[in-house]
Amino acid sequence: MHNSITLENLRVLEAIRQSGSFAGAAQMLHKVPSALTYTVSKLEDDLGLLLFERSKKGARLTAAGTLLLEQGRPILEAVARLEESMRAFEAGWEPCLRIAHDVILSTKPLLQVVGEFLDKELPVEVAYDSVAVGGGWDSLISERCDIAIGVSGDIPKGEFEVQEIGGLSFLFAIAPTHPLALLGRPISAQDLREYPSIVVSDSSRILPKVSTGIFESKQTVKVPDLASKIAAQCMGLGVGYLPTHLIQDKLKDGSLVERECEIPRADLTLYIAWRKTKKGKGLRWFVEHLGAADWGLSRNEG
Amino acid sequence: MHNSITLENLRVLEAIRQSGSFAGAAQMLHKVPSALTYTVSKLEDDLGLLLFERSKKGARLTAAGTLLLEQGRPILEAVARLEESMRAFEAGWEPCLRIAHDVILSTKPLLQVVGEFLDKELPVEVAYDSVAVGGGWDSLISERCDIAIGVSGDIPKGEFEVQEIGGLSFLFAIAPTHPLALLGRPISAQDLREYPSIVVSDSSRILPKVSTGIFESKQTVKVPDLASKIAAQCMGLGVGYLPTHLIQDKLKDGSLVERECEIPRADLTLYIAWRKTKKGKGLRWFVEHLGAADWGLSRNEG
DNA sequence: CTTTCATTTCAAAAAAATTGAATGTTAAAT
DNA sequence: ATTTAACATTCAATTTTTTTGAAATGAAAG
Repeated sequence: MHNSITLENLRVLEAIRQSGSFAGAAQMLHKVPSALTYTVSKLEDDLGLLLFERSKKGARLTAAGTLLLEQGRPILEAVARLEESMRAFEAGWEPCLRIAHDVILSTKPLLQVVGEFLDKELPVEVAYDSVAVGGGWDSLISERCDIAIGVSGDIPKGEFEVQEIGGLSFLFAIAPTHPLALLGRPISAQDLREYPSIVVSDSSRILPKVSTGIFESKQTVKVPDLASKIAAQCMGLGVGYLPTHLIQDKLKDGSLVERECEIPRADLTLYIAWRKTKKGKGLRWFVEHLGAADWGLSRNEG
Repeated sequence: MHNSITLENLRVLEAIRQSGSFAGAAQMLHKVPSALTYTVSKLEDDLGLLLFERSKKGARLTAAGTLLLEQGRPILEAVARLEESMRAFEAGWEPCLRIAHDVILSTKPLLQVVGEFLDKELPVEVAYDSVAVGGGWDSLISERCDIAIGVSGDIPKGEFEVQEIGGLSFLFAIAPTHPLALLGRPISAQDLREYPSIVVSDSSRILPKVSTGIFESKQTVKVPDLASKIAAQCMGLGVGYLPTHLIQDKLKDGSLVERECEIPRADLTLYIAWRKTKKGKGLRWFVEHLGAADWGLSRNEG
């Protein structure tokens, strides 16, 4: 009475329904008709219900059989998916891949690559999350992601591998109405201290705080992300360096102007990073394709 | 390699995970440890994956085992539900019960009864739908429902059973500002023809149209349901008979006033109706409880 | 009336699952 | 250091379940 329903049972029922007869189903399943008679009768006995209306011209599901199969079909499908998952896992495809994306980079290339991956219809779940500037390492170290895109600086001690995706240069760009824009000479450290600067807060929780773009100015305005920083500088709220590739349009339409600044901002090389221990095919695939994507950065051919 | 995953396999995995050891799981399942070794090894061979990390102090799921069980657990649960469905079906509970509810009746008693039924936690899906006045028979005949509440009139030829739930009386009620309200004498057929009347459209598609409340007036306004008709008559848009039990509050607060009318409106006896062929326990239960519910109608004790 | 498909029954055979005893290993307890 | 208790595994024997093939049967079609 208990546990009488098995997957094989459901497959047999489905085959009989599809072919319309025990004989046809037997052929489908490479079995002999009497085997199906046995299987079905046993199940019918166990359930105490007639599952098929047998005639000499075939067999049709009864209401009970329909009920059973209607609910059973999705179960069979789930099992089939599960089997595919296991096969994929066995072949080296991890069940889930989490990508952390630094907001300093555009999401477009990432989405494009993710889209390409989804087209392969693998049973690999892809999750991605944006992290604040510099948050990639943190996300990787605390195992909140498997791949971090757009990390920079020193590689934290531990088992990580990286691949360069390009260089990031900065321009000192400010609103044309800002007093420092009208100075007529290179901006000095002294000048800077006279005005507020805009700082992107770092969400990093494990790594020590990295001060990105702080020049010890009189006041600082903390904003949650780079887009806010750009917006704030366009409004003349403050000044600071901004990534060249993100402000091309602002420079073109005059919302921002470039100025020379005595305090230099070093170019940054950005990487994709992941744990050496992770060897899934999905990770490999993503590293390869994300590395080849056009992130709009300066690249040294090599 | 194919179809290596069975429900029994999943149950074994789950038992081992729960108890933390093959030995414990064997006890849970009333088997001998070597049986589980056999089962698990076979599955591991088939999948080509190690499912458990065996130590001398027990067994822990590997990543592959976790993946398998994580996806397998919901499958086991679905199968358990399916088995319960079949048991309930075998015991006479139909898998789905559709109730048509005539808008002339309040939904409150119905919802109360449905709530009571749901408390029993049976694997019976309950669907209910409101139908226009007189639409119950139609819904029943065309098999869009199993039980119709609030049908009236002749029982259509065919295999139906009914149970009375009470009588419905009508009052000729109109807005106090309506000219007919100021007449000072019983309203005649002639009077009626001078003013628009409000008619609820009948959604019935199979039965011949029953004109409910049409007095051949100059104009008629068709509204989709009784609530609209009451609202329309409160606004003085038209006149007509309304079910006594639905306008008690309107009469009390003066939105409507009762007037005598020469054209009488016969009381209606309302029934619950269902097909004789349907013998499910759910139907029986609902007929019994819906029949005993208080629909706010007049009842002749018997 | 015969042929053709069907399903079922039944006994035999094959396959799969289960058992129990033996083996070996480890961690905790003495 | 030795013993004890828990545990997983292996293997051959056993039991259970599934599958088979042949024969029986019935109904519709030619």
